[in-house]
Formats: sequence, C-alpha cells, structure tokens
Amino acid sequence: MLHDLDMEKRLREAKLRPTRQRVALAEIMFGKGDRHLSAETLYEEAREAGVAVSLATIYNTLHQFTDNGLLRAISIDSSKTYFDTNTGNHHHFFFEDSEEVVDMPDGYVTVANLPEPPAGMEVSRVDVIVRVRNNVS
Amino acid sequence: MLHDLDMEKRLREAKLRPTRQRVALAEIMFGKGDRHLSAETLYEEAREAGVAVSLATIYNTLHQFTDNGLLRAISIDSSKTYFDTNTGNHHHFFFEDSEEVVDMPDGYVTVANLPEPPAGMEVSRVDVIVRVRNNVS
DNA sequence: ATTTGTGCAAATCGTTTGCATCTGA
DNA sequence: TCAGATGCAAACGATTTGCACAAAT
Repeated sequence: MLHDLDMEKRLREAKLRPTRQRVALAEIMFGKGDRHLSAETLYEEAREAGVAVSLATIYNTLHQFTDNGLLRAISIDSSKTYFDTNTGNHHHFFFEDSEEVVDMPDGYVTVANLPEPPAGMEVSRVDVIVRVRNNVS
Repeated sequence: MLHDLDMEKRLREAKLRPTRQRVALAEIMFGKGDRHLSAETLYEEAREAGVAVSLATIYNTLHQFTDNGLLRAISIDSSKTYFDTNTGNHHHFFFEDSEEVVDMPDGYVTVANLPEPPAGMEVSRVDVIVRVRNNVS
C-alpha cells in the first residue's frame, strides 16, 4: 500500500494541494486496487479509518479528483454517482439485481462502425455498459 | 399524429388502463417522433397542452410505461433520468457541453468480443454511449 | 500574508410516498 | 361495485452552497 509521500507526489502532479484530508482520502481510495466508490462509502471508510472529514469535503474531494484525472465518474441507473479509481480505458458490467458495477478489462470489447460525430465535435470517450441479470429462464 | 383511439389500443396492449391522463400523456410523448423526455419536460408540455396532471402522476406514468415496454429509461451523467420513446435497439450520443442525449440509429455501432457474463447471468442489454464535446483544439 | 481548503448547517433538486378522493371496467 | 388511478403535500436522499474558520504555500 502506498504511503503518504507517494500520495503527496500524486496529488501535486494532479495540481492539487496535498492537504491532510486529501492525502488520507487518497490512501483509502487508491490503497485497495480498482474500486467503485460512492460518496457515502468513502465517508464511512474514512470514519472507520479514524479520519475525520465532513461529507462536504468528501464531495469536494471526489469532484476535484475527477476534474484532475485521478478518478472517473460513472452514473448508471441508480440515483447515486460512483467514482472509479481506474481511469484507464475499460468498460463495465452492471448487475441489475444488485446494482453493482464491475470493471471489464480493456482488450475485450471492441466497438466498430462508430458514426462520425457532428462537425466541430470530437469523441471524448466511448462507454460500453453490459447490463446483466440473473438468468430467470 | 396518432389520435386517442390508437393510444387507447396501445395502452391496452401494454396492459395499462387507458385513463384520461395516460392517453393524454402518451399523445404528447409519442406524437412527435423519437425523443428523450425528463419528468419535468413532460410536465411542462402537458401544462402547455392544457392537460392538468400532477407531477406525481407524471412520474407514475413514466415508470409504468417503462415497466411495460413503452419507454426506456436512460441515465447518463446528469442527475435527472430521461425516458426514451425509442425502445428499439439503438445507442446514444451524449453531448457533454449541453448534456443532450441523441439517438444513434441502429446498424451503425457493432460491439464485439464481449466477455462471457458470469455463470447464471445473462446479458439483458448492451448500452453504448459515445460522449462528444466541442472540439477545443 | 494570501490563497485555497474545510466543516457545518441550511438549502436545493429530483423523485417518492401516504392517504383521501375519483374513475374506468 | 371496487380495484386501480390520481392529486396533493409532506417526506426523502443525494448533492450543493454560503460562510466563518483553519491550514498550506
């Protein structure tokens, strides 16, 4: 697991001041591999880890991280937004029953025959969501 | 534009009682080709058309229609849910700047190399969202 | 010293719910 | 008749905001 100094560096590279809270939250977020966090989840994990942060700061942090490329926001169906610690090129499975989002490794899905975007527009990203459910035959 | 009797039939086929409100809302929804409506939009259009419905009924109707296959719910990014009057097989452009959702005709996009869904699961749908933005070179 | 971040509580906003009243079959 | 719909207002849950205080450069 990465420690404070690594996180400080990572935050500085993202042009974010490495404040106590941001470093602590970054450790929680990035310390356990790829994950999909909601604000509430992160808030609880922070409390459990003994880090005292307000929910407002959680939201601020998630958005700042997203704006600066440390996280990717995904909103599929459910009312709450999830933040993906994996910002690389990949797609998702969405389990309709449990409302869970799971990464699909890159290299699997290929998207072909994309129509041209309208003039003056450029594609910023292509998201593929494979919705799956229990096989109720 | 389709008229009352067609809508009544359509609602009955979807196993929904053709009440005054549902028929009126269906006409507004389906009378102008494929569209992406939010609850608020539909509410305003109904008022403009002189149809007195409460917001609660708007929500009820949108969900009942969705459950019975007359609409498809899509939630991309923004906080509000949109309902697509096109329930056929197709994908979407999402304009990041204006937060607009636009249909992409079927036959264009091809998705290949989908990984197998986990055991006991079946794919219920594959959504492709092409996010585009203004070309800021 | 300045700028930027944080915490708290109140405010927003989309959506849902409870319940009394109506309506279609 | 009477299950199913509707309307209203109150309740909700996620997110945002305003502002005073604290911390980072």
